[in-house]
Amino acid sequence: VDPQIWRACAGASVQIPSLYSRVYYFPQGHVEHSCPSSLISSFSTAAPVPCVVSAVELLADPITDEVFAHLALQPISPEHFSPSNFSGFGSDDDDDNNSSSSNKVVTFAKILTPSDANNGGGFSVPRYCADSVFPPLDFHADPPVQKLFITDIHGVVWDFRHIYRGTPRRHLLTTGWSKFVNGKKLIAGDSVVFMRKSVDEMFIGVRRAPISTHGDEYYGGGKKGFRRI
Amino acid sequence: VDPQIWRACAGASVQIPSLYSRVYYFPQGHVEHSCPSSLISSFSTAAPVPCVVSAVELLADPITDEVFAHLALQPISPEHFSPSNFSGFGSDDDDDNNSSSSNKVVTFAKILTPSDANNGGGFSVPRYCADSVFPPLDFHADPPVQKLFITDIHGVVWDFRHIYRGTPRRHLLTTGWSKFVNGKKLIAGDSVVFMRKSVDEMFIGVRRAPISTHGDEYYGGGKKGFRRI
DNA sequence: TTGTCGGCCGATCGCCGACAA
DNA sequence: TTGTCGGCGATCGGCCGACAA
Repeated sequence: VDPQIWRACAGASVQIPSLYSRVYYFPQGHVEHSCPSSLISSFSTAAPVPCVVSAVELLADPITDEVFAHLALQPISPEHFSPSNFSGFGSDDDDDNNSSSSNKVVTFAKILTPSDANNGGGFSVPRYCADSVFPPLDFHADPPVQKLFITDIHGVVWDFRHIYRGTPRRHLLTTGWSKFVNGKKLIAGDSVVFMRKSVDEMFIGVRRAPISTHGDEYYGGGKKGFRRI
Repeated sequence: VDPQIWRACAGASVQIPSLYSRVYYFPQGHVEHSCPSSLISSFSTAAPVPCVVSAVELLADPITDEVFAHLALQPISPEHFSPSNFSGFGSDDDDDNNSSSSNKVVTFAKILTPSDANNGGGFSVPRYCADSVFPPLDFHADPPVQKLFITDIHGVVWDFRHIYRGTPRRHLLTTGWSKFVNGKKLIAGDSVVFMRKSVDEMFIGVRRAPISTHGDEYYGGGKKGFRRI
């Protein structure tokens, strides 16, 4: 998986230690994962183990498209564990709603409304997304319309009809959108991430909504485009 | 799973050793399963181990509905291994196209034609199946029609509309059939098994076609109702 | 007896502008 | 600017008898 695409799908809040950086391994974390009831075991008081990151794999679940990372850790002796090189994270200077700068992945994320996910198969494209990450339309045409071929994290290409119509005018994805929603099993509250890596390379990713209380409030009363954690 | 239903789904050619019968365990079989390349290892010449069947579980795959059995084997010393009780199989005196006898499961299996699996959502019910396993229709009605509620191996109930119509007359399953085909992901060449256990208890099972060379010939040039192996 | 086909009717899908938040 | 709604036209699913193997 392309590291730039992986990071854009994961979002700015996800930080992965860089290769050969030094980290602490907490056995307690593993124990919690495998058996929540063993929290009060002898392991929970075990000391953290100094390690060096010996391998980093950026991966994506083949079913859900959710991104995750495999980290291999090599224990090292504490005396070599200087804080100087402690936990160096990869470059984290990108943002979800990022304006374009040279040679960077332009990204836009939107939380799906019920209309995006349920209704007649369309997607309301926020103006900023259409302007900054979609290729420009020919506004002399009536209506302005184009086909978008967008690659997901597995390399599968999805095609969408992008049209600018209605009164007042707005950007929409029509044909192809509902196939994507069904294929990825998206529901209101999930997010979709559009990325443009170069002038003719577009990518699309998904983020599942946290704690899925399907049927309850979908995406909170906060400001538009920002997910409540 | 009801043993009678399990056996009807598996078919007459499947034989399961009965509980506490004596069998030989061939380690070679396990090795082939886990690693085909190790056929020429020291295990392949290991002697078969005399065992007694200490547990039998008749199960069905929750996804594919395919039936399978779990057998627990207890090794025993060879001197106790008399051939008198060797490999006693369960009663195997039923057949797919069985005529009714008292207190038995009446069974009928049919290989799906392309029309059954692909076309307008209908299923051609062979005359013998309608007569012997389906409840009788009221032939005074025009057309004769009834609802069938049939249970699959997981206990899920499917309902079908059974109608006798057309010129010449024939038995058909219409409403409900395509939902079943899609739900079980059946294709032409797969089989469906209808069973009647008592006057108001019907069951339905599926058998997947062997080696799935989808798109090639579906169910061979043999006589109708017999699958080529 | 039963597998396949074309017809046809109704349900659903999905594109559309109107409106309002 | 954009989320939701009702409309409506096109597509598809699925029930039907005709016909032939």
